[in-house]
Amino acid sequence: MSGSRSSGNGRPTIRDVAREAGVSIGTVSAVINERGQVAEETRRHVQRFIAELGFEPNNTARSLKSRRISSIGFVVPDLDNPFFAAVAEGVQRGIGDNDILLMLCITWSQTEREEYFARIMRTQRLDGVIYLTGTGLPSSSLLELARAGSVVFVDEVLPGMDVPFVSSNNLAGARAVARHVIDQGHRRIAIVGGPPRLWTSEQRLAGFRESLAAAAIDTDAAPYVAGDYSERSGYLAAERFLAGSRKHWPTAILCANDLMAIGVMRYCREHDVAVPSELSITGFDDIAAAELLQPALTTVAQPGLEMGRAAAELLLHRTGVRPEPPATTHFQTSVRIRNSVAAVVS
Amino acid sequence: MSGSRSSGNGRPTIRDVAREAGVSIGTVSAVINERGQVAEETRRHVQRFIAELGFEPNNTARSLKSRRISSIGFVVPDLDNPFFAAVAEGVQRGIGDNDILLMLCITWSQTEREEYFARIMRTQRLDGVIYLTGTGLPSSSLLELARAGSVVFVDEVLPGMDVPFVSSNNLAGARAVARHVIDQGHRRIAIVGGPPRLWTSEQRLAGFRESLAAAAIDTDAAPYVAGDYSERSGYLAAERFLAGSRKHWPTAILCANDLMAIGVMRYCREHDVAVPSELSITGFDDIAAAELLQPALTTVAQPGLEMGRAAAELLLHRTGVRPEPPATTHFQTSVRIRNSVAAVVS
DNA sequence: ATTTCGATATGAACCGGTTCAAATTCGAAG
DNA sequence: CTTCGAATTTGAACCGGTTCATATCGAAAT
Repeated sequence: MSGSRSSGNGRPTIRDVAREAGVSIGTVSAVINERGQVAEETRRHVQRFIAELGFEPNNTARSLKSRRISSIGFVVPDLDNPFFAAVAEGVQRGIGDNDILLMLCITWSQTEREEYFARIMRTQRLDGVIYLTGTGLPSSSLLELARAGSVVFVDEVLPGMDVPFVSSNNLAGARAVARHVIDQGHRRIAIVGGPPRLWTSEQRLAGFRESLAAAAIDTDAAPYVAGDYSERSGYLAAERFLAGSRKHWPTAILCANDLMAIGVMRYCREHDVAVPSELSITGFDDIAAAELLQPALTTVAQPGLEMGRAAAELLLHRTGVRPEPPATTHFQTSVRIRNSVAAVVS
Repeated sequence: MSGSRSSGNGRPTIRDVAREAGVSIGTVSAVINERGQVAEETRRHVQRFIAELGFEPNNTARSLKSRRISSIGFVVPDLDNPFFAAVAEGVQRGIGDNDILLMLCITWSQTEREEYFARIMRTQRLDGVIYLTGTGLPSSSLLELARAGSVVFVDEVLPGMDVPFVSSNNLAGARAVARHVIDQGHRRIAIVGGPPRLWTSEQRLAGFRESLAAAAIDTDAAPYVAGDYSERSGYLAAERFLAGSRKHWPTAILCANDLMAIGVMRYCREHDVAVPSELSITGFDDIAAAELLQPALTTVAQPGLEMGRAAAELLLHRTGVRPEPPATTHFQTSVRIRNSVAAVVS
């Protein structure tokens, strides 16, 4: 019928529409972008042919000339950690319906994968990146990207670098949960920290120690092991703390995240250490499983979904897509008191 | 110095490299693609200038002309469900280092979001899609996409459509876990199914009922509620089953996934129903939390990571990137017997 | 009747690669 | 000293949009 297009093979192009409608390609372009001065009558006429031919603009061609924002990368260590998954969902929410693609980059905390993605992002001309700290510091390529353009960090602030970031109050949260444990009468308190040199690790560790110091507990004497935020590293830490004579054991272990706390609990279950009567445990993140555990884990909640959303909004703001910056980029944390901490009977 | 490029603004293009190196753009193109006949000496010469200028090909321009595969979509209801997160990780693994970006499409089980992504995928000319069944059937736009090209379904087979898919043996798994419950002496068994009309829901339900029928239990009399795979819907189902006189309660509830089983367990905890002594519960998926629960959840394991990987490999095979198809696309399930099912004392 | 001007419409040039027919180079054979 | 063919190299055309300087047109103003 009338809909026969010249290029017999592919989908119709803007030129096909122009020819069929008897107008110029410039006019068609103006119509599909709702820009420029197009007479109402012409617009309708062109739109009819767009619909008739089933024309849909090719975004690849489109973004070649006009560097409009169209996709952003989301770099994350893994999705097993429910907190990370929550941030991912938040980012997707924050993007909203801005026609922006979210590229998932799982690094498994390997530097070479981070470098790999950094390269891809450069060649694919992604318009921005949201970076979620893993167990190591961002790779040099990524930092270079950050310096050059639009990278928003979640839960990581780089010293001396003016890079936008979203975070929660790790320090206050850690301080509060440690105080809660101390208030229950604990004095021999061990700490399972996150990977060294990470901002979150340091903040949480500092928070724990501040409260310990405030209670006149010798922080240097407090047993400390650095984990890597994995369940397994929590298990290993427990193995270290709960060796030797029972009377020297800590009565409480503060963990820098929930996964490690779960690892500690698993060790206790396997070795008949009663939680919380013999050993109190706390976590950080408040993942869904924390509430499900027996005993339910006392932990610090941080709003992963909101943080992800804020990160996306911040990035969109900085790339000019969004007029206003997000209302908040620094979120409060709150202690969730459950049953994994018991009072010390002395 | 020698590295001054004409276009003062952006990054160097293939033409800049050609000019600086004193060769034609065709030669540069051949060098960066390691294709065609290029003399070894020329290659090295050009490569030196590529490095010197810091040239990196623009993939947008590249994919405009040569429709090479460069990104695939991953459509998933959400990432809160750890099974979905595992599949996502598997997909990323399966892609390997093929320079393919994974575009994340979280639909929150909303049809309009699925339609939205289908449109984006068409305009972005994605090279393929991996579709993870949510709580509803795939939208018409997506089916259209599937018919047209490269969509691989995970855990969903469409009746009458020749669409590639990856799945696990839901039927056998459901049958086996139901048999286990029956073997423990249960006769009054309730079922919390998944969303109706979904392949996984139907398979699991069929498996449960087959075992019930084999034990001469009237399947029609067995209480049944259709959930939507969410924790909340499990809770609601429990509310239904555990109303009325205690003596008519079921002694076991088979759930079509772990999240719903967790919902049932939460109801029990809140209403002082002892699990498993008063009520036995089973799930499906074997998410990490299943093992952590108290009592640990008896469930059916399916290899999410492997399934995701196979889906990616299947897609890559079908789009010609990968010479061989994956070894397996139909995975075995296995029952994980833990503590949430007790023997009936009669 | 001529000029002026805002509203529209036009289409060549460009974005940065890939392709491939045609030109060039070079060594061996005649 | 040609001739011939394989190996290289070249560069115009193209992919499908966006841009914007320029052309067109009708009505109002002079």
